Amino acid sequence: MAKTAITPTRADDYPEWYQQVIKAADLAENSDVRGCMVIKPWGYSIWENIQHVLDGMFKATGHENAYFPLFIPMSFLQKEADHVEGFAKECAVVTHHRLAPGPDGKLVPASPLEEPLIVRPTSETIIGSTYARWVESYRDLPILINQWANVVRWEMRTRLFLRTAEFLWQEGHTAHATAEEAVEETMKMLGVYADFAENWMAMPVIKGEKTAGERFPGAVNTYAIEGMMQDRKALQAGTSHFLGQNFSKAQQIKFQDQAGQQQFAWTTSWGVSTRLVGALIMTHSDDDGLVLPPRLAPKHIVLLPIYRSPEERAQVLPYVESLKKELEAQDFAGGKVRAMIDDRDIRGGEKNWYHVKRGVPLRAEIGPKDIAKNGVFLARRDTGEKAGVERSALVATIAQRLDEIQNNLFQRALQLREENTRTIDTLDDFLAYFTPQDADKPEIHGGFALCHFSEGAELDALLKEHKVTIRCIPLAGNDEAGRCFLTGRESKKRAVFAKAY
RNA sequence: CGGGGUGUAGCACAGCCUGGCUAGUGCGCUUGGUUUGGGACCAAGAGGUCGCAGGUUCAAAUCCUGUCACCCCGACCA
Repeated sequence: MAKTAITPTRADDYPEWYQQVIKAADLAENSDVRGCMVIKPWGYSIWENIQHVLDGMFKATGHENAYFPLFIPMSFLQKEADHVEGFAKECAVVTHHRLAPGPDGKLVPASPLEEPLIVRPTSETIIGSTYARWVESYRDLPILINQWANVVRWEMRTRLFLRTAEFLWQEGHTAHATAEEAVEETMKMLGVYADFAENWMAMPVIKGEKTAGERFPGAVNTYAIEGMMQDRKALQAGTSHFLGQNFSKAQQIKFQDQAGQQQFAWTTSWGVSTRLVGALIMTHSDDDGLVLPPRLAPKHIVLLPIYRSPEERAQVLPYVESLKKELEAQDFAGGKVRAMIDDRDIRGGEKNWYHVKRGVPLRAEIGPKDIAKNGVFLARRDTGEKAGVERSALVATIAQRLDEIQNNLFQRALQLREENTRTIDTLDDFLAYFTPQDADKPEIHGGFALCHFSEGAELDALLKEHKVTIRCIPLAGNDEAGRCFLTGRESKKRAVFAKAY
């Protein structure tokens, strides 16, 4: 049996494997604050790449960045009934504005605030109230703004990247003069997310609409992209909401239209978070650790000089340094190739595994033997393939090689999803699909089930019992009517059912 | 908020039931040597108010009381 860098393997214990990959790749760790993570340089660098690319896509679709306060007056949250209900249970609340020594000398909060502030769990209310001041005429619309920020949701149970009390994200908030325009914006940004997921993260996603039960608190419609992780569970990777006039009415975003009538604006909001890093890990990584799609990898290739003596070092290092410069002059994915040299004084095997676990797409070992042949010994992270490559050929083909890895990762993920997606029309099949063989230690089972359905108490009870959720109603290829697999009631569209994160 | 568990070196743990000398083991770290193209070996070192507070005792990591923190299982969730 081949030794794997990560213990346990995915098949043995997927959740534990996930934690170990993060640890081995040095992406993040738990902090001294309950539920909050420290994102370490390698992990943050991936987030920076995500930010950079998405930011470009937002700008290209006409959006600008701005920044709104971290604190929201408690009364703001209260203005939209569903919104309050959705978020009130998980808010961090600021009630005081200074500390003072207590009777026993320990610091205690002093000077209560007149109105408590909540730390934003999302910014619809504070941004909406700002827009209300900005908008008077139809000429002030649309407002197309995005903010990169942190938000806090006091969750009961947390997991690195997937669900933390504080997380980083972007939230787009737009206001429009007509419903049609706002709906178009909602769908456009859903498209941007799907494009990013598939072409940059190499993660195939299903675009769909959320059912009423899964809708964002206060939204008219919520759309999402859903990906399948390697344990066949679903992960929501991005959401786009059509908010109708719910928030504009609550926050009084009013404008005078061309006919001189007062109208409420139509708003949208959309976001993705550091959860994408979790999605990336669970989509591609293997039992030797992280596997990164080249387009988002902090480094595309690591050069590993090999030598035994100072004399060999003097020969190898200049060779490696000049190769690094040549590689970095090559174009890839709208930028340059990102190369690094690891010349640390540690053993070759250990150093190699270090980069395997961190998911660097390509590793090149370069020693005196390679230099004699004017080449490198190249290893591919996704397939494990290794071969000698001539130096100039490597430089000439580096971008193409990275593209191949990018495509391979996407195809591999797509194949997994297709192999584990089923059309299901009967309750028996549904139960068989979602019931593990071993209830005590559930094996990886199930996947996506495409089913006709009818929302209601019966379905809710069944889903709750089996820990299955309705992920979304796919937008594409979903036009054939049928009957609910549970109740037999008529159903216009199928939904994706799956166990989920 | 219910049920269970754990706090001992940077990390993972043993020791506690049955109190006893300068509190151990592995990994990691430092130094020296032998090694080196897929996770080396030998040797010598550094590193701990045993979560915190109080109590019992000649003597507490160990027993008692209180307290805090964290983890796991549920309900909640991007």
